[in-house]
Amino acid sequence: MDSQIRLKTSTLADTVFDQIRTAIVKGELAPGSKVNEPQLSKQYGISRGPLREAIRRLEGCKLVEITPNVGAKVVSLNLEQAIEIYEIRESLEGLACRLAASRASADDCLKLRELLANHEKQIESENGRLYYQKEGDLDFHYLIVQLSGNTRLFNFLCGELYHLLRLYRVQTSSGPSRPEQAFKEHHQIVDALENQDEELAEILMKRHISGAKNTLINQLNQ
Amino acid sequence: MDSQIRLKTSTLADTVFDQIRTAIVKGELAPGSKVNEPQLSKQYGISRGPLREAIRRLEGCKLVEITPNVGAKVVSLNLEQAIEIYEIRESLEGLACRLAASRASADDCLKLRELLANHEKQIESENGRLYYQKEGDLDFHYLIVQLSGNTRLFNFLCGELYHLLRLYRVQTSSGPSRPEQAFKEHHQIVDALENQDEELAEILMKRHISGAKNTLINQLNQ
DNA sequence: AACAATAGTATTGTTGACAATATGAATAAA
DNA sequence: TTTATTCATATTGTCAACAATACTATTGTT
Repeated sequence: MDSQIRLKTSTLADTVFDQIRTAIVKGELAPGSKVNEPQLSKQYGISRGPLREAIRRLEGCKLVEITPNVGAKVVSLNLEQAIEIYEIRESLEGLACRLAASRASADDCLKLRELLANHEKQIESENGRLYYQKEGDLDFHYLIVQLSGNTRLFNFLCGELYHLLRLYRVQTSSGPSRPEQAFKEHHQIVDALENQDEELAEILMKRHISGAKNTLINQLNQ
Repeated sequence: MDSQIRLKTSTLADTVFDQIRTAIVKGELAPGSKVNEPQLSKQYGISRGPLREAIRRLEGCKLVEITPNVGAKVVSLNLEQAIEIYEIRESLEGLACRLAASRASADDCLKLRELLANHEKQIESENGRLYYQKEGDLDFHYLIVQLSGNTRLFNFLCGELYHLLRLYRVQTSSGPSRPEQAFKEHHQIVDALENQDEELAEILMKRHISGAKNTLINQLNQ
């Protein structure tokens, strides 16, 4: 009866954690900038106690770095670090895609197709190109990781790594590469999922992400 | 000049975080048990402020789960969750081993051989069998992940996942499987590293970890 | 002018007190 | 006996004040 009331119960530290996290990944809190406790506590209308707990959670997500007696600053990713993240992502999403191939139902695959169709429409529309790069691409990957059935994998990828990637994209204001190519690859991946071809699904996904990684590496070599 | 003094500077929250973490992975704080703030703050002689920050860091490591207005409890892993972790570990250590194969120097490989030789001696000694299983095995993997050169990968595996595995082993008091087999596989892996054979190194490492994973899966099917 | 020392300010670290919520026991009703 | 209800207690959430440290600007010296 009061379950609905219980649901909206949440602590100040948690809500302000969400707020600051979105502020960071949106770039409203600039990468490398200092996290000023008195200022933020005023801004969000809370005391420093719960704010510091929120900052510690952000530290756990690797979104801020804390130096004792100095404070926290918003993390700033350089190219090498971004490549490191892509290496991890390639490996883990390959795993996720393999697991998804063994577990996804026909209905799940249909949902993926619908998702891609929606994105196609968005692309055809005016500023769709931007939309697709910013959010749509992640939606696809998000859903596949969910289909893997590995909850911990989902939490790590969707609760931590993706936020870091969004941060990097905002930081470098990179909305790049190869939307039509990526699109084709997405469909190939769903094909493999439909056929329950685990090996192929993993290979295609790894190759898909490796493409984005190589774009970064080329940037590194100028 | 005062750099040595600076080194010992650390916050209460950080030191007590270390203490509680080791208490958890050693099993001194039982899995599933409640984390009582007044009790712990008394036990460690600090106030609840920094203690709560430490708990939030533990939440970030997935070692405790926090429910608003109820509190934190030490995480308790069931078999399914342990398998999820092993799936992730297999994927990531495969990656680490591949990277290590491309980067490890001859000197690095020598260090690995020495490590294995030391473990052999330990095994031959009385209670060595136990030692090897508990720490020695992780040392080997630890070093390879370090050789991968991917700092983020290192932090995730060695700063989070390994602690969870130790927790599970303590929880199920499992000091199991196939030390002599594992030993042989370790040497094969170093062979591949010496030959800079990235593919083989990755495959061997994944197979090595998959063995432990399958042991768990068999437990699941009884 | 450049560098070192120092004083003042701002920020972080820590604490104890208070408010809000949950837990558990005792009582009352079915 | 079992189920609700109420009350007392314990624990968590939040706050504001104090202590300790780091940062900044000024001064003084070479």
